Amino acid sequence: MTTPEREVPSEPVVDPTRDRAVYLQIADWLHDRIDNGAFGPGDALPSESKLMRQFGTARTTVRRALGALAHEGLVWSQRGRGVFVRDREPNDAVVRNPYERLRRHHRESGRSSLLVDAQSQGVEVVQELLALVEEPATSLVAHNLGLEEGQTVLARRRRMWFGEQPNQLDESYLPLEIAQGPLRDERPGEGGTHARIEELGHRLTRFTEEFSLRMPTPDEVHMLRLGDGVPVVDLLQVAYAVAADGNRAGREGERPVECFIAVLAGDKHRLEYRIDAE
Amino acid sequence: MTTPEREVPSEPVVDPTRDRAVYLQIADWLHDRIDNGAFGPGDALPSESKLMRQFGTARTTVRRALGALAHEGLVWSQRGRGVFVRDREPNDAVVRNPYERLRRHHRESGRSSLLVDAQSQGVEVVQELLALVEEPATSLVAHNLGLEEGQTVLARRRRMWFGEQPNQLDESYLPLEIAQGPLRDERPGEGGTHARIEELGHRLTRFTEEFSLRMPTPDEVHMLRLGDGVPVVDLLQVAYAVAADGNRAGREGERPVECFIAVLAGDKHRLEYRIDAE
DNA sequence: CAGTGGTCTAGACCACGAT
DNA sequence: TCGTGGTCTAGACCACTGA
Repeated sequence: MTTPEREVPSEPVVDPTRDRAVYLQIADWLHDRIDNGAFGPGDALPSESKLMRQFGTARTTVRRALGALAHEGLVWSQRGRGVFVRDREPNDAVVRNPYERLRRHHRESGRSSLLVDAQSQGVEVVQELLALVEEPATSLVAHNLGLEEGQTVLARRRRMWFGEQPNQLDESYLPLEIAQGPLRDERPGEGGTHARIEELGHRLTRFTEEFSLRMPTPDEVHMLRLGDGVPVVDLLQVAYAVAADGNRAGREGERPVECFIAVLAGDKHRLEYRIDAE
Repeated sequence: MTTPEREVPSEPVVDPTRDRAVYLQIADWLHDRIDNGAFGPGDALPSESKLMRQFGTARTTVRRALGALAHEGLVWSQRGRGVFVRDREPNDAVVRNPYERLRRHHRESGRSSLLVDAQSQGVEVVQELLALVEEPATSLVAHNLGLEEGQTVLARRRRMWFGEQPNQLDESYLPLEIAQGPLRDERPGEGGTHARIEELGHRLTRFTEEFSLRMPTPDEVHMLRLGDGVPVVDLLQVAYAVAADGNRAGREGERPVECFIAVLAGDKHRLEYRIDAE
Protein backbone atom coordinates (compact mmCIF):
# COMPACT_ATOMS: atom_id res chain seq x y z
CA MET A 1 0.00 0.00 0.00
CA THR A 2 2.90 2.38 0.43
CA THR A 3 5.94 2.47 -1.83
CA PRO A 4 5.40 0.42 -4.93
CA GLU A 5 8.42 1.85 -6.74
CA ARG A 6 10.55 -1.24 -6.31
CA GLU A 7 11.85 -2.63 -9.58
CA VAL A 8 10.97 -6.26 -10.08
CA PRO A 9 12.63 -8.11 -12.92
CA SER A 10 10.47 -10.91 -14.16
CA GLU A 11 13.58 -13.01 -14.78
CA PRO A 12 14.77 -14.66 -11.62
CA VAL A 13 18.08 -12.92 -11.00
CA VAL A 14 19.76 -11.76 -7.85
CA ASP A 15 22.65 -9.40 -7.35
CA PRO A 16 24.94 -10.43 -4.48
CA THR A 17 26.55 -6.98 -4.44
CA ARG A 18 23.33 -5.21 -3.50
CA ASP A 19 22.94 -4.31 0.13
CA ARG A 20 19.79 -6.40 0.33
CA ALA A 21 20.58 -9.97 1.27
CA VAL A 22 20.26 -12.53 -1.48
CA TYR A 23 17.62 -14.50 0.38
CA LEU A 24 15.55 -11.34 0.73
CA GLN A 25 15.91 -10.63 -2.97
CA ILE A 26 14.56 -14.08 -3.70
CA ALA A 27 11.77 -13.51 -1.19
CA ASP A 28 10.95 -10.15 -2.80
CA TRP A 29 10.83 -11.75 -6.20
CA LEU A 30 8.46 -14.47 -5.05
CA HIS A 31 6.44 -11.94 -3.05
CA ASP A 32 5.83 -9.79 -6.09
CA ARG A 33 4.98 -12.76 -8.24
CA ILE A 34 2.33 -13.65 -5.67
CA ASP A 35 1.02 -10.07 -5.52
CA ASN A 36 0.87 -9.95 -9.30
CA GLY A 37 -1.14 -13.12 -9.37
CA ALA A 38 1.52 -15.13 -11.15
CA PHE A 39 1.09 -17.46 -8.18
CA GLY A 40 -2.47 -17.47 -6.96
CA PRO A 41 -3.99 -18.81 -3.73
CA GLY A 42 -3.42 -22.55 -3.51
CA ASP A 43 -0.75 -22.60 -6.18
CA ALA A 44 2.54 -24.33 -5.51
CA LEU A 45 5.70 -22.27 -5.58
CA PRO A 46 8.71 -23.66 -7.47
CA SER A 47 10.37 -26.40 -5.44
CA GLU A 48 13.50 -25.66 -3.45
CA SER A 49 15.72 -27.52 -5.89
CA LYS A 50 14.21 -25.61 -8.79
CA LEU A 51 14.82 -22.31 -7.05
CA MET A 52 18.40 -23.39 -6.27
CA ARG A 53 18.99 -23.92 -9.97
CA GLN A 54 17.20 -20.75 -11.04
CA PHE A 55 19.08 -18.51 -8.63
CA GLY A 56 22.31 -20.44 -8.39
CA THR A 57 22.34 -20.38 -4.60
CA ALA A 58 22.68 -22.92 -1.85
CA ARG A 59 19.61 -24.62 -0.54
CA THR A 60 19.84 -22.81 2.79
CA THR A 61 19.51 -19.48 1.03
CA VAL A 62 16.43 -20.58 -0.86
CA ARG A 63 14.94 -21.95 2.32
CA ARG A 64 15.46 -18.69 4.15
CA ALA A 65 13.59 -16.89 1.38
CA LEU A 66 10.69 -19.30 1.68
CA GLY A 67 10.85 -19.01 5.45
CA ALA A 68 10.50 -15.24 5.23
CA LEU A 69 7.33 -15.62 3.17
CA ALA A 70 5.99 -18.21 5.58
CA HIS A 71 6.58 -15.94 8.58
CA GLU A 72 4.71 -13.25 6.72
CA GLY A 73 1.79 -15.63 6.47
CA LEU A 74 1.93 -15.58 2.67
CA VAL A 75 2.72 -19.24 2.08
CA TRP A 76 2.65 -22.53 3.89
CA SER A 77 4.58 -25.67 3.26
CA GLN A 78 3.92 -29.36 3.52
CA ARG A 79 6.66 -31.92 3.68
CA GLY A 80 6.71 -34.18 0.67
CA ARG A 81 4.41 -31.91 -1.34
CA GLY A 82 5.64 -28.37 -1.72
CA VAL A 83 5.14 -24.74 -0.71
CA PHE A 84 1.74 -23.23 -1.42
CA VAL A 85 0.30 -19.74 -1.54
CA ARG A 86 -2.10 -19.20 1.31
CA ASP A 87 -5.61 -17.93 0.76
CA ARG A 88 -5.50 -14.50 2.36
CA GLU A 89 -9.22 -13.82 2.08
CA PRO A 90 -10.46 -16.27 4.66
CA ASN A 91 -14.07 -16.94 3.82
CA ASP A 92 -14.33 -18.89 7.03
CA ALA A 93 -13.38 -15.97 9.24
CA VAL A 94 -15.97 -15.28 11.91
CA VAL A 95 -17.18 -11.72 12.06
CA ARG A 96 -17.21 -10.71 15.70
CA ASN A 97 -19.62 -7.89 16.25
CA PRO A 98 -19.68 -6.92 19.93
CA TYR A 99 -22.04 -4.07 19.33
CA GLU A 100 -24.72 -6.53 18.40
CA ARG A 101 -23.66 -9.53 20.33
CA LEU A 102 -23.66 -7.96 23.77
CA ARG A 103 -27.19 -6.61 23.57
CA ARG A 104 -29.90 -7.72 25.94
CA HIS A 105 -32.35 -9.10 23.44
CA HIS A 106 -29.80 -11.67 22.38
CA ARG A 107 -29.35 -12.87 25.90
CA GLU A 108 -33.08 -13.02 26.39
CA SER A 109 -33.51 -14.99 23.22
CA GLY A 110 -31.22 -17.60 24.67
CA ARG A 111 -28.13 -17.04 22.62
CA SER A 112 -24.73 -16.49 24.15
CA SER A 113 -22.57 -13.74 22.77
CA LEU A 114 -20.34 -15.99 20.75
CA LEU A 115 -23.28 -17.82 19.24
CA VAL A 116 -24.72 -14.55 18.04
CA ASP A 117 -21.64 -13.98 15.98
CA ALA A 118 -21.20 -17.51 14.77
CA GLN A 119 -24.73 -18.71 14.16
CA SER A 120 -25.54 -15.75 11.99
CA GLN A 121 -22.84 -17.09 9.73
CA GLY A 122 -23.85 -20.70 9.79
CA VAL A 123 -20.93 -21.93 11.88
CA GLU A 124 -21.40 -24.52 14.59
CA VAL A 125 -19.86 -23.59 17.92
CA VAL A 126 -18.67 -26.16 20.42
CA GLN A 127 -17.11 -25.38 23.76
CA GLU A 128 -14.41 -27.58 25.19
CA LEU A 129 -14.07 -27.07 28.93
CA LEU A 130 -10.43 -27.08 29.98
CA ALA A 131 -10.80 -26.11 33.63
CA LEU A 132 -13.40 -24.94 36.15
CA VAL A 133 -11.69 -24.14 39.41
CA GLU A 134 -11.48 -21.67 42.24
CA GLU A 135 -8.09 -20.01 42.32
CA PRO A 136 -6.40 -16.84 43.53
CA ALA A 137 -6.85 -13.85 41.25
CA THR A 138 -3.86 -12.64 39.29
CA SER A 139 -3.07 -8.98 39.54
CA LEU A 140 -4.68 -8.37 36.15
CA VAL A 141 -7.91 -10.11 37.10
CA ALA A 142 -8.00 -8.56 40.55
CA HIS A 143 -7.49 -5.11 39.13
CA ASN A 144 -10.34 -5.46 36.67
CA LEU A 145 -12.74 -6.98 39.20
CA GLY A 146 -11.92 -4.49 41.93
CA LEU A 147 -10.47 -7.18 44.18
CA GLU A 148 -7.21 -7.64 45.98
CA GLU A 149 -4.62 -9.77 44.28
CA GLY A 150 -4.85 -13.32 45.56
CA GLN A 151 -8.54 -13.20 46.51
CA THR A 152 -10.32 -16.32 45.33
CA VAL A 153 -12.25 -16.20 42.06
CA LEU A 154 -14.00 -18.82 39.97
CA ALA A 155 -12.02 -19.45 36.81
CA ARG A 156 -13.45 -21.13 33.73
CA ARG A 157 -11.05 -21.96 30.92
CA ARG A 158 -12.29 -23.15 27.57
CA ARG A 159 -11.27 -23.81 24.02
CA MET A 160 -13.92 -22.80 21.54
CA TRP A 161 -14.35 -24.63 18.26
CA PHE A 162 -15.97 -22.97 15.29
CA GLY A 163 -16.78 -25.91 13.12
CA GLU A 164 -13.68 -28.04 12.68
CA GLN A 165 -11.31 -25.32 13.83
CA PRO A 166 -10.31 -24.27 17.33
CA ASN A 167 -10.48 -20.50 17.12
CA GLN A 168 -10.47 -19.12 20.63
CA LEU A 169 -8.96 -19.81 24.02
CA ASP A 170 -10.74 -18.02 26.79
CA GLU A 171 -10.81 -17.56 30.54
CA SER A 172 -13.75 -16.23 32.50
CA TYR A 173 -13.23 -14.98 36.06
CA LEU A 174 -16.09 -14.38 38.46
CA PRO A 175 -15.98 -13.01 42.00
CA LEU A 176 -17.22 -15.66 44.41
CA GLU A 177 -20.31 -13.62 45.38
CA ILE A 178 -21.35 -13.65 41.75
CA ALA A 179 -20.41 -17.23 40.99
CA GLN A 180 -23.58 -18.89 42.26
CA GLY A 181 -25.90 -21.60 41.08
CA PRO A 182 -25.71 -22.42 37.39
CA LEU A 183 -22.63 -20.24 37.03
CA ARG A 184 -20.74 -23.11 38.65
CA ASP A 185 -22.08 -25.66 36.20
CA GLU A 186 -19.94 -27.07 33.44
CA ARG A 187 -22.02 -25.35 30.83
CA PRO A 188 -23.39 -21.87 31.44
CA GLY A 189 -26.49 -22.77 29.41
CA GLU A 190 -28.80 -20.82 27.14
CA GLY A 191 -27.80 -17.21 26.81
CA GLY A 192 -24.40 -17.82 28.31
CA THR A 193 -22.73 -16.52 31.43
CA HIS A 194 -24.24 -13.08 30.99
CA ALA A 195 -27.81 -14.40 31.04
CA ARG A 196 -27.07 -16.37 34.23
CA ILE A 197 -25.58 -13.30 35.87
CA GLU A 198 -28.73 -11.32 35.17
CA GLU A 199 -30.96 -14.10 36.45
CA LEU A 200 -29.11 -13.92 39.75
CA GLY A 201 -30.27 -10.37 40.26
CA HIS A 202 -27.64 -8.28 38.56
CA ARG A 203 -28.53 -5.95 35.73
CA LEU A 204 -25.71 -5.64 33.22
CA THR A 205 -25.02 -2.04 32.33
CA ARG A 206 -22.01 -2.01 30.03
CA PHE A 207 -18.94 -3.81 28.81
CA THR A 208 -15.45 -2.60 28.11
CA GLU A 209 -13.31 -4.34 25.56
CA GLU A 210 -9.64 -3.81 25.07
CA PHE A 211 -7.35 -5.66 22.81
CA SER A 212 -3.85 -5.87 21.61
CA LEU A 213 -1.90 -7.96 19.12
CA ARG A 214 1.01 -10.30 19.34
CA MET A 215 2.43 -13.46 17.92
CA PRO A 216 1.26 -16.64 19.62
CA THR A 217 3.26 -18.71 22.06
CA PRO A 218 4.16 -22.27 21.01
CA ASP A 219 1.35 -23.51 23.26
CA GLU A 220 -1.16 -21.28 21.51
CA VAL A 221 0.14 -22.38 18.13
CA HIS A 222 -0.64 -25.91 19.19
CA MET A 223 -3.99 -25.32 20.87
CA LEU A 224 -5.34 -23.08 18.11
CA ARG A 225 -3.64 -25.00 15.29
CA LEU A 226 -2.15 -21.80 13.97
CA GLY A 227 -0.17 -21.65 10.78
CA ASP A 228 3.12 -19.90 10.50
CA GLY A 229 2.86 -16.11 10.47
CA VAL A 230 -0.58 -15.96 12.07
CA PRO A 231 -0.92 -13.43 14.91
CA VAL A 232 -3.42 -13.53 17.75
CA VAL A 233 -5.63 -10.98 19.51
CA ASP A 234 -5.46 -10.59 23.26
CA LEU A 235 -8.96 -9.62 24.25
CA LEU A 236 -9.89 -8.31 27.69
CA GLN A 237 -13.59 -7.80 28.35
CA VAL A 238 -15.06 -6.58 31.62
CA ALA A 239 -18.80 -6.68 32.30
CA TYR A 240 -20.37 -4.22 34.74
CA ALA A 241 -23.71 -4.53 36.53
CA VAL A 242 -25.92 -2.95 39.16
CA ALA A 243 -28.24 -4.67 41.59
CA ALA A 244 -31.56 -5.30 39.89
CA ASP A 245 -33.74 -5.27 43.02
CA GLY A 246 -34.11 -1.55 43.57
CA ASN A 247 -35.91 0.09 40.71
CA ARG A 248 -33.35 2.79 40.10
CA ALA A 249 -32.61 3.21 36.45
CA GLY A 250 -29.15 4.69 36.88
CA ARG A 251 -25.76 3.21 37.43
CA GLU A 252 -25.12 3.97 41.06
CA GLY A 253 -23.57 0.93 42.64
CA GLU A 254 -22.21 -0.30 39.34
CA ARG A 255 -19.51 -2.89 39.81
CA PRO A 256 -17.50 -5.29 37.65
CA VAL A 257 -19.02 -8.78 37.64
CA GLU A 258 -16.93 -10.67 35.11
CA CYS A 259 -13.44 -10.46 33.72
CA PHE A 260 -13.15 -12.31 30.44
CA ILE A 261 -9.83 -12.90 28.72
CA ALA A 262 -9.56 -14.48 25.31
CA VAL A 263 -6.93 -15.27 22.73
CA LEU A 264 -8.39 -15.18 19.22
CA ALA A 265 -6.81 -16.78 16.18
CA GLY A 266 -5.99 -13.82 13.98
CA ASP A 267 -6.79 -15.49 10.68
CA LYS A 268 -10.20 -16.71 11.78
CA HIS A 269 -11.71 -13.48 13.01
CA ARG A 270 -12.74 -10.12 11.75
CA LEU A 271 -13.93 -7.58 14.29
CA GLU A 272 -16.62 -5.04 13.56
CA TYR A 273 -17.74 -2.06 15.59
CA ARG A 274 -20.38 0.58 15.07
CA ILE A 275 -19.90 3.96 16.66
CA ASP A 276 -22.41 6.79 16.79
CA ALA A 277 -21.17 10.19 15.81
CA GLU A 278 -22.71 12.10 18.69
CA MET B 1 -2.12 -19.37 29.37
CA THR B 2 -3.15 -22.87 28.50
CA THR B 3 -1.06 -25.92 29.21
CA PRO B 4 1.77 -25.14 31.60
CA GLU B 5 2.50 -28.79 32.33
CA ARG B 6 5.63 -28.92 30.19
CA GLU B 7 8.67 -30.07 32.10
CA VAL B 8 11.50 -27.60 31.94
CA PRO B 9 14.89 -28.69 33.21
CA SER B 10 16.88 -25.75 34.49
CA GLU B 11 20.04 -27.36 33.15
CA PRO B 12 20.47 -26.69 29.48
CA VAL B 13 20.12 -30.11 27.93
CA VAL B 14 18.47 -31.31 24.78
CA ASP B 15 17.47 -34.79 23.71
CA PRO B 16 17.97 -35.39 19.98
CA THR B 17 15.80 -38.49 20.11
CA ARG B 18 12.69 -36.57 21.13
CA ASP B 19 10.23 -35.82 18.39
CA ARG B 20 10.59 -32.12 19.05
CA ALA B 21 13.39 -30.63 17.00
CA VAL B 22 16.54 -29.70 18.86
CA TYR B 23 16.29 -26.06 17.90
CA LEU B 24 12.76 -25.97 19.28
CA GLN B 25 13.92 -27.57 22.51
CA ILE B 26 16.50 -24.83 22.84
CA ALA B 27 13.86 -22.24 22.01
CA ASP B 28 11.51 -23.74 24.61
CA TRP B 29 14.22 -23.65 27.22
CA LEU B 30 15.00 -20.02 26.55
CA HIS B 31 11.30 -19.20 26.31
CA ASP B 32 10.61 -20.60 29.75
CA ARG B 33 13.61 -18.88 31.24
CA ILE B 34 12.19 -15.62 29.93
CA ASP B 35 8.71 -16.39 31.26
CA ASN B 36 10.17 -17.29 34.63
CA GLY B 37 11.97 -14.01 34.77
CA ALA B 38 15.42 -15.55 34.66
CA PHE B 39 15.88 -13.25 31.68
CA GLY B 40 13.94 -10.04 32.16
CA PRO B 41 13.04 -7.31 29.67
CA GLY B 42 16.20 -5.72 28.29
CA ASP B 43 18.45 -8.55 29.46
CA ALA B 44 20.87 -10.13 27.03
CA LEU B 45 20.48 -13.82 26.26
CA PRO B 46 23.61 -15.99 26.25
CA SER B 47 25.59 -15.39 23.09
CA GLU B 48 25.39 -17.82 20.22
CA SER B 49 28.82 -19.24 20.91
CA LYS B 50 27.92 -19.75 24.55
CA LEU B 51 24.73 -21.55 23.60
CA MET B 52 26.68 -23.70 21.12
CA ARG B 53 28.94 -24.82 23.93
CA GLN B 54 26.12 -25.30 26.42
CA PHE B 55 23.99 -27.40 24.07
CA GLY B 56 26.76 -28.96 21.99
CA THR B 57 25.08 -28.06 18.72
CA ALA B 58 26.10 -26.29 15.55
CA ARG B 59 25.71 -22.59 15.29
CA THR B 60 22.88 -22.89 12.77
CA THR B 61 20.81 -24.83 15.26
CA VAL B 62 21.30 -22.23 17.96
CA ARG B 63 20.47 -19.48 15.51
CA ARG B 64 17.24 -21.16 14.51
CA ALA B 65 16.22 -21.31 18.16
CA LEU B 66 16.91 -17.60 18.55
CA GLY B 67 15.12 -16.93 15.28
CA ALA B 68 12.01 -18.69 16.56
CA LEU B 69 11.95 -16.43 19.61
CA ALA B 70 12.49 -13.38 17.44
CA HIS B 71 9.59 -14.31 15.16
CA GLU B 72 7.47 -14.66 18.24
CA GLY B 73 8.35 -11.09 19.13
CA LEU B 74 9.99 -12.21 22.36
CA VAL B 75 13.53 -11.07 21.64
CA TRP B 76 15.40 -8.81 19.26
CA SER B 77 19.00 -8.88 18.20
CA GLN B 78 21.62 -6.33 17.35
CA ARG B 79 24.70 -7.17 15.40
CA GLY B 80 27.84 -6.80 17.43
CA ARG B 81 25.97 -6.62 20.72
CA GLY B 82 23.73 -9.56 21.39
CA VAL B 83 20.17 -10.83 21.65
CA PHE B 84 17.90 -9.03 24.10
CA VAL B 85 14.55 -9.74 25.70
CA ARG B 86 11.94 -7.35 24.38
CA ASP B 87 9.77 -5.32 26.68
CA ARG B 88 6.34 -6.81 26.11
CA GLU B 89 4.46 -4.23 28.13
CA PRO B 90 4.87 -1.27 25.84
CA ASN B 91 4.39 1.81 27.97
CA ASP B 92 4.49 3.86 24.81
CA ALA B 93 1.54 2.10 23.21
CA VAL B 94 -1.19 4.52 22.20
CA VAL B 95 -4.62 3.64 23.49
CA ARG B 96 -7.02 4.04 20.60
CA ASN B 97 -10.48 4.68 21.90
CA PRO B 98 -12.91 5.17 19.00
CA TYR B 99 -15.87 5.44 21.28
CA GLU B 100 -14.49 8.67 22.63
CA ARG B 101 -12.49 9.88 19.73
CA LEU B 102 -15.26 9.94 17.14
CA ARG B 103 -17.65 12.04 19.20
CA ARG B 104 -18.81 15.41 18.05
CA HIS B 105 -17.54 17.51 20.92
CA HIS B 106 -14.00 16.50 20.08
CA ARG B 107 -14.38 17.66 16.51
CA GLU B 108 -15.91 20.92 17.70
CA SER B 109 -13.11 21.48 20.14
CA GLY B 110 -10.73 21.36 17.21
CA ARG B 111 -9.12 18.01 17.78
CA SER B 112 -8.89 15.34 15.12
CA SER B 113 -9.69 11.81 16.08
CA LEU B 114 -6.13 10.63 16.27
CA LEU B 115 -5.12 13.60 18.38
CA VAL B 116 -7.84 12.77 20.87
CA ASP B 117 -6.21 9.44 21.46
CA ALA B 118 -2.65 10.65 21.43
CA GLN B 119 -2.80 13.99 23.17
CA SER B 120 -4.60 12.56 26.15
CA GLN B 121 -1.46 10.48 26.59
CA GLY B 122 1.08 13.22 26.04
CA VAL B 123 2.28 12.00 22.67
CA GLU B 124 3.06 14.44 19.88
CA VAL B 125 1.46 13.54 16.56
CA VAL B 126 2.94 14.56 13.24
CA GLN B 127 1.44 13.72 9.87
CA GLU B 128 3.65 13.07 6.90
CA LEU B 129 1.75 13.47 3.66
CA LEU B 130 2.70 10.78 1.17
CA ALA B 131 0.19 11.51 -1.57
CA LEU B 132 -2.87 13.64 -2.30
CA VAL B 133 -4.29 12.68 -5.67
CA GLU B 134 -7.44 11.92 -7.57
CA GLU B 135 -7.53 8.32 -8.69
CA PRO B 136 -9.98 5.61 -9.66
CA ALA B 137 -11.58 3.83 -6.74
CA THR B 138 -10.55 0.27 -6.03
CA SER B 139 -13.33 -2.22 -5.66
CA LEU B 140 -12.98 -2.11 -1.88
CA VAL B 141 -13.22 1.67 -1.74
CA ALA B 142 -16.02 1.82 -4.27
CA HIS B 143 -18.00 -0.78 -2.40
CA ASN B 144 -17.76 1.10 0.87
CA LEU B 145 -18.55 4.49 -0.65
CA GLY B 146 -21.46 3.22 -2.73
CA LEU B 147 -19.68 4.02 -5.98
CA GLU B 148 -18.83 2.07 -9.08
CA GLU B 149 -15.35 0.64 -9.28
CA GLY B 150 -13.12 3.03 -11.19
CA GLN B 151 -15.03 6.21 -10.36
CA THR B 152 -12.68 9.00 -9.38
CA VAL B 153 -12.10 9.67 -5.68
CA LEU B 154 -9.75 11.92 -3.79
CA ALA B 155 -7.09 9.83 -2.07
CA ARG B 156 -4.93 11.07 0.75
CA ARG B 157 -2.11 8.84 1.95
CA ARG B 158 -0.16 9.62 5.06
CA ARG B 159 2.32 8.23 7.52
CA MET B 160 1.55 9.25 11.08
CA TRP B 161 4.28 9.72 13.64
CA PHE B 162 3.59 9.39 17.32
CA GLY B 163 6.61 11.04 18.80
CA GLU B 164 9.74 9.53 17.29
CA GLN B 165 7.95 6.48 15.94
CA PRO B 166 5.96 5.98 12.76
CA ASN B 167 2.91 4.11 13.98
CA GLN B 168 0.27 4.27 11.29
CA LEU B 169 -0.04 4.26 7.53
CA ASP B 170 -3.41 5.49 6.36
CA GLU B 171 -5.43 6.25 3.28
CA SER B 172 -8.50 8.45 3.22
CA TYR B 173 -10.86 8.28 0.24
CA LEU B 174 -13.50 10.91 -0.42
CA PRO B 175 -16.11 10.99 -3.19
CA LEU B 176 -15.48 14.01 -5.41
CA GLU B 177 -18.75 15.71 -4.41
CA ILE B 178 -17.56 15.63 -0.81
CA ALA B 179 -13.94 16.56 -1.48
CA GLN B 180 -14.38 20.32 -1.60
CA GLY B 181 -12.54 23.35 -0.28
CA PRO B 182 -10.22 22.66 2.63
CA LEU B 183 -10.64 18.90 2.15
CA ARG B 184 -8.29 19.31 -0.80
CA ASP B 185 -5.65 21.10 1.25
CA GLU B 186 -2.47 19.40 2.31
CA ARG B 187 -3.54 19.51 5.93
CA PRO B 188 -7.17 18.97 6.87
CA GLY B 189 -6.77 21.44 9.75
CA GLU B 190 -8.25 21.72 13.22
CA GLY B 191 -10.65 18.91 13.99
CA GLY B 192 -9.48 16.87 11.06
CA THR B 193 -11.26 15.62 7.97
CA HIS B 194 -14.45 14.93 9.87
CA ALA B 195 -14.77 18.54 11.04
CA ARG B 196 -14.28 19.78 7.49
CA ILE B 197 -16.91 17.39 6.19
CA GLU B 198 -19.44 18.73 8.67
CA GLU B 199 -18.59 22.34 7.83
CA LEU B 200 -19.46 21.57 4.24
CA GLY B 201 -23.03 20.80 5.20
CA HIS B 202 -22.96 17.11 6.06
CA ARG B 203 -23.97 15.89 9.48
CA LEU B 204 -22.03 12.79 10.50
CA THR B 205 -24.29 10.12 11.88
CA ARG B 206 -22.18 7.08 12.56
CA PHE B 207 -18.99 5.20 11.81
CA THR B 208 -18.32 1.56 11.21
CA GLU B 209 -14.97 0.07 12.03
CA GLU B 210 -13.78 -3.32 11.00
CA PHE B 211 -10.39 -4.79 11.47
CA SER B 212 -8.34 -7.82 10.94
CA LEU B 213 -4.80 -8.96 11.72
CA ARG B 214 -1.87 -10.02 9.68
CA MET B 215 1.88 -9.87 9.49
CA PRO B 216 3.28 -6.82 7.72
CA THR B 217 4.69 -6.74 4.22
CA PRO B 218 8.38 -5.87 3.84
CA ASP B 219 7.32 -2.36 2.79
CA GLU B 220 5.29 -1.94 5.94
CA VAL B 221 8.14 -3.28 8.04
CA HIS B 222 10.26 -0.52 6.57
CA MET B 223 7.73 2.31 6.70
CA LEU B 224 6.59 1.52 10.24
CA ARG B 225 10.03 0.44 11.47
CA LEU B 226 8.58 -2.77 12.77
CA GLY B 227 10.62 -5.24 14.71
CA ASP B 228 10.61 -8.93 13.97
CA GLY B 229 7.44 -10.69 15.06
CA VAL B 230 5.27 -7.58 15.22
CA PRO B 231 1.85 -7.93 13.56
CA VAL B 232 -0.28 -5.12 12.16
CA VAL B 233 -3.96 -4.23 12.23
CA ASP B 234 -5.83 -3.62 9.02
CA LEU B 235 -8.43 -1.02 9.93
CA LEU B 236 -11.34 -0.07 7.71
CA GLN B 237 -13.47 2.82 8.88
CA VAL B 238 -16.46 4.23 7.01
CA ALA B 239 -18.12 7.51 8.02
CA TYR B 240 -21.79 8.09 7.23
CA ALA B 241 -23.59 11.43 7.07
CA VAL B 242 -26.88 13.08 6.17
CA ALA B 243 -27.43 16.50 4.63
CA ALA B 244 -27.46 19.09 7.39
CA ASP B 245 -29.69 21.66 5.66
CA GLY B 246 -33.08 20.14 6.28
CA ASN B 247 -33.83 19.99 10.00
CA ARG B 248 -34.81 16.36 10.10
CA ALA B 249 -33.29 14.58 13.01
CA GLY B 250 -33.39 11.12 11.49
CA ARG B 251 -31.10 9.26 9.17
CA GLU B 252 -33.04 9.32 5.94
CA GLY B 253 -30.65 10.02 3.12
CA GLU B 254 -27.69 8.72 5.05
CA ARG B 255 -24.73 8.00 2.80
CA PRO B 256 -21.08 7.08 3.19
CA VAL B 257 -18.82 10.13 2.97
CA GLU B 258 -15.38 8.79 3.78
CA CYS B 259 -13.59 5.48 3.49
CA PHE B 260 -10.57 5.36 5.74
CA ILE B 261 -8.05 2.53 5.61
CA ALA B 262 -5.17 2.26 8.04
CA VAL B 263 -2.40 -0.11 8.94
CA LEU B 264 -1.50 0.16 12.61
CA ALA B 265 1.74 -1.05 14.15
CA GLY B 266 0.63 -3.84 16.45
CA ASP B 267 3.09 -3.16 19.21
CA LYS B 268 2.29 0.53 19.44
CA HIS B 269 -1.46 0.38 19.85
CA ARG B 270 -4.04 -0.88 22.24
CA LEU B 271 -7.67 -0.59 21.20
CA GLU B 272 -10.47 0.06 23.65
CA TYR B 273 -14.21 -0.07 23.15
CA ARG B 274 -17.13 0.58 25.43
CA ILE B 275 -20.40 -1.17 24.72
CA ASP B 276 -23.73 -0.57 26.44
CA ALA B 277 -25.59 -3.61 27.62
CA GLU B 278 -28.98 -2.63 26.24
C1' DC C 1 41.15 -5.88 18.76
C1' DA C 2 38.08 -9.62 20.33
C1' DG C 3 33.40 -10.85 20.44
C1' DT C 4 28.94 -10.36 18.59
C1' DG C 5 25.30 -11.40 15.22
C1' DG C 6 24.18 -11.71 9.67
C1' DT C 7 24.87 -14.24 5.53
C1' DC C 8 26.16 -18.06 2.64
C1' DT C 9 28.09 -22.59 1.19
C1' DA C 10 28.11 -27.76 0.48
C1' DG C 11 27.08 -31.36 2.16
C1' DA C 12 24.27 -35.15 5.10
C1' DC C 13 20.27 -37.80 6.86
C1' DC C 14 15.49 -37.94 7.61
C1' DA C 15 10.10 -38.06 7.12
C1' DC C 16 6.60 -37.67 4.12
C1' DG C 17 3.68 -37.70 -0.36
C1' DA C 18 2.70 -39.26 -4.71
C1' DT C 19 3.28 -42.88 -8.10
C1' DT D 1 11.12 -45.25 -5.81
C1' DC D 2 11.72 -40.46 -6.39
C1' DG D 3 11.01 -35.78 -5.28
C1' DT D 4 9.50 -32.94 -1.68
C1' DG D 5 10.39 -30.19 2.51
C1' DG D 6 12.60 -30.51 7.73
C1' DT D 7 16.69 -30.78 10.40
C1' DC D 8 21.56 -30.54 11.38
C1' DT D 9 26.63 -30.09 10.67
C1' DA D 10 31.20 -27.56 9.97
C1' DG D 11 33.01 -24.19 8.07
C1' DA D 12 33.68 -19.41 5.83
C1' DC D 13 33.50 -14.33 5.33
C1' DC D 14 31.43 -10.17 6.71
C1' DA D 15 29.65 -5.88 9.50
C1' DC D 16 29.14 -4.04 13.63
C1' DT D 17 29.99 -2.92 18.83
C1' DG D 18 32.63 -1.96 22.58
C1' DA D 19 36.79 -1.84 25.20
